[in-house]
Formats: sequence, C-alpha cells, structure tokens
Amino acid sequence: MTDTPPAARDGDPLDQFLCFSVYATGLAFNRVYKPLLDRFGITYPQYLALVALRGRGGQTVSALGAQLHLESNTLTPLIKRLEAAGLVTRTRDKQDERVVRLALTDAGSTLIDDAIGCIPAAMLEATGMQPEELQGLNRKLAALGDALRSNAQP
Amino acid sequence: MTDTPPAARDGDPLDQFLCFSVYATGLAFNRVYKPLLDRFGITYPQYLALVALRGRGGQTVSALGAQLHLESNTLTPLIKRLEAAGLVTRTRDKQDERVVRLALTDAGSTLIDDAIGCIPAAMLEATGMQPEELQGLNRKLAALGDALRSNAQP
DNA sequence: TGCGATTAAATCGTGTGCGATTTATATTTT
DNA sequence: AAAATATAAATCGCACACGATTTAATCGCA
Repeated sequence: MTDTPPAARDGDPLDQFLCFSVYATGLAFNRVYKPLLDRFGITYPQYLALVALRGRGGQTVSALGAQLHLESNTLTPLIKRLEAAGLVTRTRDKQDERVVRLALTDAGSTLIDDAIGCIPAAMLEATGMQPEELQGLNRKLAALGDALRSNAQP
Repeated sequence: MTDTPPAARDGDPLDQFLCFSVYATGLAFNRVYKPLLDRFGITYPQYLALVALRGRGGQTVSALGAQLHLESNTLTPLIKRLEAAGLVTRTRDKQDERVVRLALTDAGSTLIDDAIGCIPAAMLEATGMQPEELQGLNRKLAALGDALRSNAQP
C-alpha cells in the first residue's frame, strides 16, 4: 500500500479547493452549453440575459446587471451584440435620458422560448443527476454566493 | 397573500438554474479573491496554475491543462505572463522537443507558499460557513463537474 | 528509409469580466 | 439659478476561455 505514488494518492491538490470546483464546473457547464447555444447563435451570458429579459421587459441595464451580477462595462457590449442580432431593443428612457430600457424583440422572444423549450432538459440529461439533488445543490451554492458577495470589498 | 408582485414571489427566474448559481458563485469567488491576489500581483487562474505546479514540478503544458481543465490556447499566454513575472520557467524537453516542461522559480515557490499561507484562511472566513459543509459541497460539485465533462462533446 | 499520420504547443479572432475612467444627464445645495 | 454632487451607461485596456488553425517534432508502418 505504500507504493502508491503521491500524486495518485493525494489527487490534484486543487481538488481540495471548493473555489476550484466552482471554477471547473463552470467551465464544464459552458462546454455542454456551447454546442446547444451555437444552434441559436448566442453565447451563455447572452442566454442568461435573454432569460432575464423574458422574465421582465423594460428593464434598465442596471436592473439586468443586478440579476446577472454584472455591470455596464460587461453588459453594454453584450447587449449591443444582442441588439445587432435583432434580439433586443435598447431605448433611452424619456423621463430620464441616462437610463437605457431593454426589451426582447419578437425574434428574441421566439428564440428564447424555443431555447427554454429544449435546453434545460438537455442540460438535466447531461448532469445525469436527479432534479431534487440538483435543487439541493442549487440552494447551497446560492447561499454560498450570497455569503461571498456580502463579504466582498465594495 | 395575492398582492405579492410576481417578481418578488418568483424571484429571479435565473435562480432556478443550477448553472447560474455555479456561474454567479464563480464571479463572487473571483471578486473576493481579486484584492487578495492583487497583493501578490497574480490573477486567479495564475494562482491555480502556481498551486498545481507547486504540487508537482517539471510538468508539461498538457499535464497542467489536465489539472486545470484548460488547453494550450488558454495556458500558453497565461504561463508566458508567469514567466515574464519571473515566477515560472519554461524549458523544451531534450528528449521530445515538442513538449515544454514547467517549473516554479525560487521567487514563484516563495510567492505561492506565502499565498497559500494566508489566502485559504481568508477565503474560508469570507464564506462564513463551516469547513465540513464546504467539503460536502465540494464533493457534490466535483461529481457534477465530472458528469458534465463525461457527457460533453469531444 | 521515407512519408503520411499523430502529437504538443503556439497563434489567432471573438466574447466575456472587470478596474478605472469618461460622458451625459439628473439632483442637490447654497 | 448656478455650481457641486450623484447617477447611468459607455468606453478603454488587460486577462482569460475557446474554436479553429498553424507550426514543429515525433511516430508508425509500408
């Protein structure tokens, strides 16, 4: 039993880090999503933005950012690509010209409805796990994310 | 009870997606890590690479990529930045000139030892959770990541 | 032996993330 | 009302990720 090489016995030292599991699982999710989303011509963050806009139209960039935990420096270019693809409209608010209001176009609405119709099921399949187990993991991870955000710098 | 606005009752529709919790928690981890790593002049992926190289010197780019779940298109520039910072050496293997062997410099070894000495404790603090709880989450997430990778395209 | 396949890294282009700054508009204060 | 402050987006530069391709070296096998 003593002839097991250290690397094999210890495994990857990174595997001890929860942050690494989160990081690597995020990469893995992206790789499963990519071929599915490619058929719709969108990226994963764009998919998230469309889902968020489907839930509530007329949102500002800041409000969308609050949902995605992103700011305008990331969102503005992303949204402009969605606008260029004809999926989203950007309109300056008449009451307050500083804010930009976002909405799905008909094409964007149709696309995200179609995507929601097939992608979540494919992703569930790819996890090979039971929905209840994934839901439990989701709750714990969401709590962890909340804790980290509440203890971050700003 | 019927006067609760839908958005408040349902919450963010994205919150139903486990992939989003993974994504958003990854962002949150990064934001806690950033000020800690800034003091060492490295990024989070660079930190992971240094930890992996500390565990085992003389690795090839591919072997490091297997640990990080990344490939040379991502790693080569990252490693070159570590080399430029004097933390890592890149050496062509004499037996097989295709492979590049990586090792920590003394400065790199000292830096990552110092970082390991204080950062994990600070991160644990930032989660506000118990180590056992985080370990359980780590195991479940690692299993999820493995499942996703085994069901991905390549 | 030689030449087509294979392999390891590197390169390139696109799309995020994000700190820092800028621009434009609104609000507050005096 | 004018100046100072605050706020919402946008812009800029840098560092990942990653698909696709390229370059260089090794291998395999007729």
